[in-house]
Order: sequence, then structure tokens, then C-alpha cells
Amino acid sequence: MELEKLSIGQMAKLNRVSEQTLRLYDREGLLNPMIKDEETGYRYYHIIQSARLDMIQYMKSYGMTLKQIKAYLSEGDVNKIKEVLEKQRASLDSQIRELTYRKQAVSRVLENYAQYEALPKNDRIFLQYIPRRRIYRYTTDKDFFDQDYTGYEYMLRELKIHLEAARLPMIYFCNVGTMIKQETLRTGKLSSHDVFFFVDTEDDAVEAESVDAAMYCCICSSDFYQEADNAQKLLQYIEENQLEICGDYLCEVLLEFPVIENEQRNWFYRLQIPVIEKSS
Amino acid sequence: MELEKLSIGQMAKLNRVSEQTLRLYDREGLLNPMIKDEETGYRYYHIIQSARLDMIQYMKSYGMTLKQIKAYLSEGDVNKIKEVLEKQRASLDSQIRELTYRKQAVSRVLENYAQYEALPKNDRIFLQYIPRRRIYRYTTDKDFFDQDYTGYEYMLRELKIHLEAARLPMIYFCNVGTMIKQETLRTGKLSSHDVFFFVDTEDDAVEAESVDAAMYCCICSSDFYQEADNAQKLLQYIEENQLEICGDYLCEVLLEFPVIENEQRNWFYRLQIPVIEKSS
DNA sequence: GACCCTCCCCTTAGGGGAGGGTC
DNA sequence: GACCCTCCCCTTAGGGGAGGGTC
Repeated sequence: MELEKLSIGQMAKLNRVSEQTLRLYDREGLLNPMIKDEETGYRYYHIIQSARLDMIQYMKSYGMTLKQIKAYLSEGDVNKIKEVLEKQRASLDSQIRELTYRKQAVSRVLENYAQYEALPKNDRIFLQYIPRRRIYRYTTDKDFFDQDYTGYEYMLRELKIHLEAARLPMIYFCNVGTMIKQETLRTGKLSSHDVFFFVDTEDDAVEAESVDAAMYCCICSSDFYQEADNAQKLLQYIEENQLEICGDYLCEVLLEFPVIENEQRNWFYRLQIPVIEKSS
Repeated sequence: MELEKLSIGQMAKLNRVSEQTLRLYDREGLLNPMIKDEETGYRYYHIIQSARLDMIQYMKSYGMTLKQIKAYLSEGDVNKIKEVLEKQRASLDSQIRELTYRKQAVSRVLENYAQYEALPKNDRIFLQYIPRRRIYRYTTDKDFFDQDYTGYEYMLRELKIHLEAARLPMIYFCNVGTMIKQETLRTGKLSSHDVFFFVDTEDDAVEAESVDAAMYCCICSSDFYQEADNAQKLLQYIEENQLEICGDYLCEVLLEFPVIENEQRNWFYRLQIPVIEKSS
């Protein structure tokens, strides 16, 4: 029966794999041809060997590496199937979780981008309702408002190191900010020892503080050195308009563009102070 | 300020990356140190360069390759952010879908394994209620019952090629079977031109036939050459027990073990014929 | 002595040849 | 002429050295 002695090309075609793949499997000892012509080096397969090839492909589709597959196949322990499959399922689960995390991060940046496009960019003060958020806060011994831009970078590095120590995904690091406690703010003094980043409201794995929904008095800018001035403008506005501070001041980096200008990050931040109307 | 001239080791530590990584980014032009001592080759970074490193890490966490990141960073087009992010989100989406598919496949095999453990293995005939399933059927010009084992392998290869042509995932291939139409079966003749595989009941992307839920008269075996005999036993049992065939005969490969014995697949199949009680 | 440098080899699962025999 | 063989180089994002200068 000629049919039963298949050349590498025939075997490849029947099984929808490349000849390269079959040669690799031969070399790696995953699937050796039934006959190897010692003189010409030609490989000949039996159709039956498709069974093993199928097994290899199943296992590959479960996400196993060739090395794992080889070990498993050569072990030949029928009862290990379950164990292997359960391990694979767990591994797939965590991969899916990881990717879902990433997707959420991308989505968040896109949302921020949409806000960026909609928000006024000309130092205008505006009121905005902002829903509840969650933040992970880190307190340093330095005061943000005493720092120059370089100093701020060091503060961010601290936060980054802290983030890693707390086993939090790097992804959160792109939506950071600083905070002034409302007690401090009421004295009119700008002073901040807290940096933070926003955490998904649904991410239960991270313990974070809640920032209540509120009406915020806001101003946006791209200039790092403008923050103090802008903050003063906000305070003045609040004063002049019969408003009352009802929570912590946040400076939120909404977006960061991948260009460095004048040796500075090219970002877009929103200062925000939660307010209520003054009770008369 | 010494602080502002960071050695590679300091820069690495501050940013939680390895020195190797920084050297790679330097070589690839992703992030060059601000100063490179021409004589000693020592690299010195400015803390500000962390901004670019952050960008690289964000983009990596979105799933971009270094090459893509480099292209994006050097292009410097602020307005392309959105486009890039949307592309990344779409890509993440399809990766998640793919992995979810795999996970389902693994879960199905595990379910089959659980059934394997529970089902009688000693040629005993039993009744089993089997819920609705879906199958993708492929009709060949050969008759399964005229084939030897080798012939069956060729039939499977046909199915596999067909599966690929229909753009169906390889994963489905591990739960295959053959079918005898009830009309044929009633004549008592064993003849089958249909091979099939089971498709997820929820997978709308694949168009498949429905196999209704029913009470099945079943028998399990691991011996390929035993199928015809076992089928006859089933028919006899049905006859003797006042039962009536109410659908197609299926031979389902429930599980396949990764060991080849006697040049044959080591599998476990379940013959099943749907029955109802004979109306008197 | 701790730090940094430049090679260099290694990892996954093949793809894409070149140059030369074989069916 | 179509098929098969054995090299050989290439891809990602670094990790892990060795051997030798530098702060």
C-alpha cells in the first residue's frame, strides 16, 4: 500500500502543517517519522502518526509549549491528563485576567482622551460634576509645592517603587496626581505630601480610598509651573462665588503625550476642588 | 547637582527596570542616556528621562512591541494617541476572545474526563439522558464501516482539512464522531458516511446542526474494532426492551489519551442511540 | 569593592531561503 | 520537474554570564 508510506510533503498536506514543522518535531523528538531512509535522509510517515500529531496540536491549542508537550507525551501517564488540563485552565484564566486588566487600562486612557478633547483648555474655570472614584495614596516626606519639576520626578519614582512593592500593575501609573487636604487648603496654604493614582472602581483586589462624587470647581492646564497660580485662581473663584470647599484638592494628570517638550513631560492636568453652595 | 546625573544602575533602580533593559533601549534608540562618556562608555541619565521610560512602559503594558513603540515615539504625533490606543484595544479584545475559546476547549475536555471516570467501562449497556448538543457534520464518499483503522484516519484528515477550510478552531477536532442516520439504522444495516465534531452550544459564530436532548441507550469502549459488535448489542437491547429508536446513532469520541498502543489511538468512545418507550 | 563596559550565548516555534541531491 | 535534504540566518525582549576596565 503506497498510501501508508507518506512523504513529508504528503503528511504535511494531510495535517495542515508545514514541512518545517514536521522537521522540527522530528529533530526535537516530538514526532519521528516511522521510516527514515539512512542514505537519502528522506522521512516517511504512516498515516497513523497523525494521531500523535493531533495530540500535539490539541496541547498546543491549550497553550502548552513544545517542551511541556514532549515531556507529557513521553511520560505516557494516562492519569496525568486531568492534572495537566487543570493547570492549563488555571494558566489560561490568569492570562485572560491579565489581558482584561490591560484592556481596562487602555479604555481608561481613551476615556481620559475624550475628556481632554471636551474640556476647556484656556485656563477657564468651570464647574464639573465628577462621579465617585477610588485612589491609592502614598505620602512622602517632601512637599510637592517646594519641588521643582525634577523634584516631582523623584516623587513619582518613589510612587512607582511603592506601586511595585504593593504588587500593583504598572498600568495605574499613567493616571496620577497630587492632593491637598481640605484642612490645609482652607488655610490658603498650598502644601502637599500626597501623591496618588486612580484605581478602577470595580477592582476589589486593590484596597484604596474612596473619593466621593461631587461638584468640582476645575481648571485645566499643561504647564507644570502654572499649578500654584491656577490653584490660587480656583480659591479666589470659590471665594467670590459664595462656594464652600467640601473636600480635598486634587491635581489629576488626565493625559500624557508621548513627546518631551522643553525637557518636560507634555501632559494635561485638571485641578479640582469639590464645592457646595455656601449655606447662608 | 549630582542627583541629576544618574548612572545606569541608579536609573535602573529608580525605575524598576534592569540595566540590561536600559542598555537595550539605548542600543535600539528607544531611550538614549543624556550623556555618554566617549572614553569609558559610561551612560548617564537625567531623572527627566524617566518620563520617556514611563511612556515606554505604558505602551508595553498596552501590548505594543518595542518596534511599534519606537515608531510611535519618534513620530511624535500627539493626535495619533487615540488611533494607537483604539488599535491596541481591538487587539486585546481579539486576544481575550481567543484565550476564552481555548479555555472553553480545555473545560470541555475536563468535563468529558469526568464523564469518562463515571461511565461504565465494561461493555455494559446503560441509559443516559443527554442534553441538547450541536454538531458540525461532514459527509464523505466512503463508508466508515467499510474502513479499517487506517481508512478511518484518512477520513479524519478529510474532516480536519474541512475544518480548516471552514475557519473553525482546531480545538473542536478532539471531540469527533461518526453518525448513522436513523432510517439506515432501522434497516439494521451499519453504514455511515458522516463524520462530525461537537460545537459549543453557545458558539453562534459556527453554523451547526442541533441534536435534540434525549434519553440515549449507550455503551462505551476503547476498542476501535469493537464498534460494530457493540452497535449490534445496542440494537438487540433496544429490541428486547420494548424501546424505539427516535433519532440518529452517534459514536462519540469522549476522550483521547496521549499514548499510542498497538499503533492505534488510545481513546474512549460512547455509542449512543436515542430511544423512547414503544407506544403499545 | 562596587559599578560599568562590551561582547556572546540562550530562549519559542517555526519561516524563508540557498545550495545541492532524489523520485 | 517536483520533492526532499541539510545547513543557516531571522524574529521578541531581554537574562545571564565572562573578561576586563572605572569610580
